Amino acid sequence: MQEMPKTYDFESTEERLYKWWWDNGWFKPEVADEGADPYVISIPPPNVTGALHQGHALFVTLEDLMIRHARMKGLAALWVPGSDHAGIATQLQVERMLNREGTSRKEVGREEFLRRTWEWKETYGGRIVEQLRRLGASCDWDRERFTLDEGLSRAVREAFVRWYEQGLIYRGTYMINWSPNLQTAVSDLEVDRVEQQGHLYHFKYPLKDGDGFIPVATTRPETILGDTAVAVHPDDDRYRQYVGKTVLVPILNREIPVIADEYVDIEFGTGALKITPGHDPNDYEIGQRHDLEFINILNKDATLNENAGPYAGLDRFEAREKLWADMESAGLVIKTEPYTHVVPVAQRGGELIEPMISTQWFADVSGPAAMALEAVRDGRIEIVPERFVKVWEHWLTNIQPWCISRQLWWGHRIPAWHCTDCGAVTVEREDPTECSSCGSPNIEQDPDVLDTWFSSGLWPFSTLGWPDETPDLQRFYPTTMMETGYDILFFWVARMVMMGMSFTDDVPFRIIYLHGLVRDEHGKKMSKSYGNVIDPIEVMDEYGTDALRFTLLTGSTPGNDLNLSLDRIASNRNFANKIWNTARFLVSNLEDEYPVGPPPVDNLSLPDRWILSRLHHLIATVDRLFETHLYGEAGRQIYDFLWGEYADWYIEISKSVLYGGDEAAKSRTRHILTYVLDQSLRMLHPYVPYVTEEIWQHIPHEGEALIIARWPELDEVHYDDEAEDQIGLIMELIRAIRNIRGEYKVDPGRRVNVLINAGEWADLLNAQRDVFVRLVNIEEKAFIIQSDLDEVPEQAASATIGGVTVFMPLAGMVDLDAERKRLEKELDQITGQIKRSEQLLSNKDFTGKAPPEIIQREQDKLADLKSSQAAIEERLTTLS
RNA sequence: GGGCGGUUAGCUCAGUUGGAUAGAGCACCUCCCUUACAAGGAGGGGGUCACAAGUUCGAGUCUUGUACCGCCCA
Repeated sequence: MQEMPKTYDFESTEERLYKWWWDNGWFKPEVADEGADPYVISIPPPNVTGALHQGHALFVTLEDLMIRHARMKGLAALWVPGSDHAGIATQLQVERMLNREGTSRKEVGREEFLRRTWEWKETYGGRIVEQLRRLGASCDWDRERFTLDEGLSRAVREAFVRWYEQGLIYRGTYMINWSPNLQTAVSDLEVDRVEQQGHLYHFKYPLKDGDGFIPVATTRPETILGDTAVAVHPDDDRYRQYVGKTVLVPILNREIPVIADEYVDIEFGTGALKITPGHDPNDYEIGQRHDLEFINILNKDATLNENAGPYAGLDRFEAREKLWADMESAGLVIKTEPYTHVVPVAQRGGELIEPMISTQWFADVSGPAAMALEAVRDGRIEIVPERFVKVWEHWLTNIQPWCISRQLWWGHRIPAWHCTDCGAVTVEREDPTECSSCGSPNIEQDPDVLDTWFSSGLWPFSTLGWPDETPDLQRFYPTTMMETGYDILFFWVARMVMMGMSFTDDVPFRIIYLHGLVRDEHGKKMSKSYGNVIDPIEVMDEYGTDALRFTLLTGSTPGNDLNLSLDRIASNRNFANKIWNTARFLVSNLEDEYPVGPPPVDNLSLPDRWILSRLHHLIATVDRLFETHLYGEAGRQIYDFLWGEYADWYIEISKSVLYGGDEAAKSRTRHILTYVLDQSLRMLHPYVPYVTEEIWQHIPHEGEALIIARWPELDEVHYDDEAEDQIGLIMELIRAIRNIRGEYKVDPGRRVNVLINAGEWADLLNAQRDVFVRLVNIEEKAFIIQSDLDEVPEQAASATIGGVTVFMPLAGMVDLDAERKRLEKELDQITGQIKRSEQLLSNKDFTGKAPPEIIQREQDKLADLKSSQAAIEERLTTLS
């Protein structure tokens, strides 16, 4: 056996093991038996421009856990990796680079820009993928994909053409969200609503005839220039007389009608509403209802256009001020008041979004949405945790057309060609050379690209080869598990289901597992400006990958946010070291033996039976928790078992055997020590792959590597309630003795005399004398265990556990008064418990309705308490 | 306005189908460098499970309501 260093050194381990695993092909589904059922995850593709953050770390770790578990279960585990071209994010990065070079996107032109972007992607795109590897991600890198690679681009083209042919994709002029800075449309989902301090501007809408006016309030005065009506509530007596009259747009003096619409809130502002159908979604609808004129007053960069008359060319905010000043001069201003209102901002960058009417490509996804709803309703797709089903239902039943075109260059170009002669649109799978309508060769491809989510919506099947019926698609589709954050349930998950149902006639995955957000230790969102970011790379440098992984995996429950703290990571690093040292202990005590295979069954000692029973209960628990996706709880259970039972008790107990002279017992103990550690490492491997594999290679094992070892199998033959009860008693007695030693400040090195009045347990305890001697440092010669002690020492401290009384003679150290008080206090407590227990058991409702095992348990407990009571009373008598 | 989540020890969080005296890590107190591990060991203190009512033999767990915090949707 190779010597193991005193401390686990993750730095010299992680990279070496990762390479070894990959070089041996163990990340590939082909390591499973040929007929094995597949277990497939497609990775949520990180932005190719991205750098690893805790959100990535969390999903990678969770998915790796699932994949490693499936692999050890013998399934054909496939984890398809890849990255996303991230249209806006990437384009912005490259534009910034060009700006630094003193040029710009527009200056270099589309072709050169794309060349530079690809170049940029080749240089920096590998970074995030490298960082995923560092986390231990056991992806099949031979199957890695990129949303803009050739195959996936073909999938996008196919999907677009199919939906176009089905009439689901169309081009139209509607109100959309415009990002003036990016100069592109964005979808509803990419817009957030935030509260902003602003003003409510009250002003006069002058009537065309006479010198009357209607008072109106607005938060965006510049939009006055695009007003095409003033609306009042039909029941509003103040304004009813004006309905049908004409008013004049301030400064422009354009004539517009006064209309009545129930949308108007009588209570709000002045009760009269200016209507700007070109720049407000609500007004847009009113405009449609009343057949109003739609005036666009904005250019693409959010300066005002020629429709704004004298304000043309001004930025919207400058225009706001200038117009208001002009209106003031014209006597049209009533007042302004501070006002908090909600404004639309870009999710990316936070700039103000302008609602605008624009010609864009849309997808009518109401049909696919219905299919997605049905798939969850009928159980073909399960959502974990279940509560997100409600969110799913709500969003999909209120689905809006999806604006899929973006005025960007980096992305999948829309496969539509416009005919400059007849104006018809040609959409085909192969690039056309002529108009499909009039045959003219004068066609130009649409300049727009598709929303990045359009391509990621195809991800689970496009990565497997779709639209071709590849062997991978046949074998691995539908995939098994879609694990991702709840924050992209609509953006991504819903779209994958809609597109999957639509294009593959099947669900893209069986289970949707949603995790929460990673926050700092006090629940604050991590942000650079706040300075509370915990960089996963730095954490891995300092504490090791396993420490980070275990913290992320055990730190939360499905769908809930996770507060990450360095303290926790440090303590999990300690856990890795702890297991390492249990293995060191084992290895250093093996001598020349190399015990492998199933545990011995004959001549097992009580501690052997106990640890085997505990182990198999653990296996059952972990299996149950995995089935219900409670991975964190399963990890905590394994942790508790390894540290709290195997290390703290079984190893300590085993020392009295290993350091003794019974060769058969030593051999048997070595085997059990090895077996239990081996089985535990298997269960722990998906959580902390590096340290477990490294340890496994040091301890006796069968098979080449832990990563491909089989998951433990439950064998209930090892269940042993008797052993668990008896060891439980012994543990309590040992704790009690340690407690006394501590309270009386007995020097830890001093061997104490102990007498035990053991009642029916005398034989049991006598058989475990060595355990007591070792664990509480007892003077062997003066260690007396009898069913009924001949002589009870007076100058002694005592403790009672379930009728067994331990005496520790401490001549000159025991304060008998204090000892009496201690015992009386304990007696009080026990008497109270007895009373409660007796009450419960005399309750006919309880005995009549509670399940028998619960009643039995209560009876046992009462019997225990009563014998304790008797023992303490007896002791008190001797003391008085 | 609608929906969802949270409220358990000083801090951060677990707690399965309702069932024994509600657990962990960190922090705190006492002791110990004992030949696996001081990144450790032993012992200890600390909780009215937000509040109220209900269901039940039995509620941290189920139901209803209230309060506060957070998120999503409109």
